[in-house]
Amino acid sequence: MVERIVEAGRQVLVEDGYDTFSTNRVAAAADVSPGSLYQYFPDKASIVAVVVDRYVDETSELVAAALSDRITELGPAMVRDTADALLAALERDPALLRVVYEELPLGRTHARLTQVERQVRHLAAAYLGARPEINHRPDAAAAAWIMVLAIENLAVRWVLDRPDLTRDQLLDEMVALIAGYLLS
Amino acid sequence: MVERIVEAGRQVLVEDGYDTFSTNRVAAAADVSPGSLYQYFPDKASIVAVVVDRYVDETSELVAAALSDRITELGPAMVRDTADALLAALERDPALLRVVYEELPLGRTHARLTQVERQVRHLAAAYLGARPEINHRPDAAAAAWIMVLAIENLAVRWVLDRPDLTRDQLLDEMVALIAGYLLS
DNA sequence: TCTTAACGCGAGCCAGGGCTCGCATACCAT
DNA sequence: ATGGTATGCGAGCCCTGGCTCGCGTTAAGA
Repeated sequence: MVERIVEAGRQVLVEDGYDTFSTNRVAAAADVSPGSLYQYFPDKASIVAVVVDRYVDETSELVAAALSDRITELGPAMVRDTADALLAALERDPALLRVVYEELPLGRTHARLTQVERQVRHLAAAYLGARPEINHRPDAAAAAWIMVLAIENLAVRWVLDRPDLTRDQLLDEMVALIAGYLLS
Repeated sequence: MVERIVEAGRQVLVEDGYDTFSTNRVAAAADVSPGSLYQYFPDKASIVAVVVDRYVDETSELVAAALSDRITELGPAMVRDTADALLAALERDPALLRVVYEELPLGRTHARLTQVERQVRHLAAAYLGARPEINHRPDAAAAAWIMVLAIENLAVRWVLDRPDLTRDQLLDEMVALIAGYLLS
């Protein structure tokens, strides 16, 4: 039941955006009565929260898995593989990505995203700090901040805006960006 | 009168965010009756639109002015000065920046931003195309896309998230990022 | 001073939508 | 079979908020 509601929530979000996301619509999409929603969720916001949390968890787990597989690789290969995994994770559901990234009211959502970003940043900083041969930047924490933010944003924008760039081209540019930066 | 309403709109947006932005609140803040709003604006959305358009225009004009002053400079100095101008423009009103960037419903707003971004990208592509000595990337359009998006996002995130980085450090990192990228 | 029209006012209309509450139904234990 | 409980239902309550409409007021022109 919870399952049906969450899935319906995701569907309404994806198909019509957040501005038309109403409890009645979710109930209808789940083929459930409005009253039943409130047996499992305290309010509308918490339905959205569960949808978003699931999405963020799935996505970050995919990337984390790829990253821990490639953690021994060096520099360019590692950047490329990680970026590739990130792109793949984002490409799973571009419509939901758009809603999460561009339409949702902040509050919990933003906090959740920020938290994931911080974890990734710490990982990256540790990685950079341990490998002076590929990282010539003086401040590993700062470099990690720059790197993670740049890659994340480029990946998201590429998926959402579909600019005139092939996937491989994008990965090449990302690798060049990071490699050039770390060595300068 | 229009002036008072727009200013009140900006104020409500900045002080309480978009979720509590109601026509009644705007009217109260402008010390004006709700009815009077509709003598000058067709609906609520158009009030927001004017506030946003003004902000985007002001900001992009500041950056454009700085850019046209420095257009003869090469590589690092140019990146640094432009990024500096962008930061200064964004720092004028961080609260409004947050609302525009994170809370507003899409539609017109996003279209307006995308349009400005495209212009900047074309400028940057022309600049890069004309200067092969500082740009070793094969595809100038792609390089411009990467560059503009990365710098813009880093600047916005720095202003909004106030990470543990001084302003000068940020500028140094940005210059290193772009210079390293273009030469690799 | 008188007329007129634009300007502004604000109580209130009305639609939309979050949420509730009393009832029905299905399932289980006795 | 029968009583009891948990699960789901859905009409509708009610509040919020965008927007309107008819009235007062003010100021310009005759």
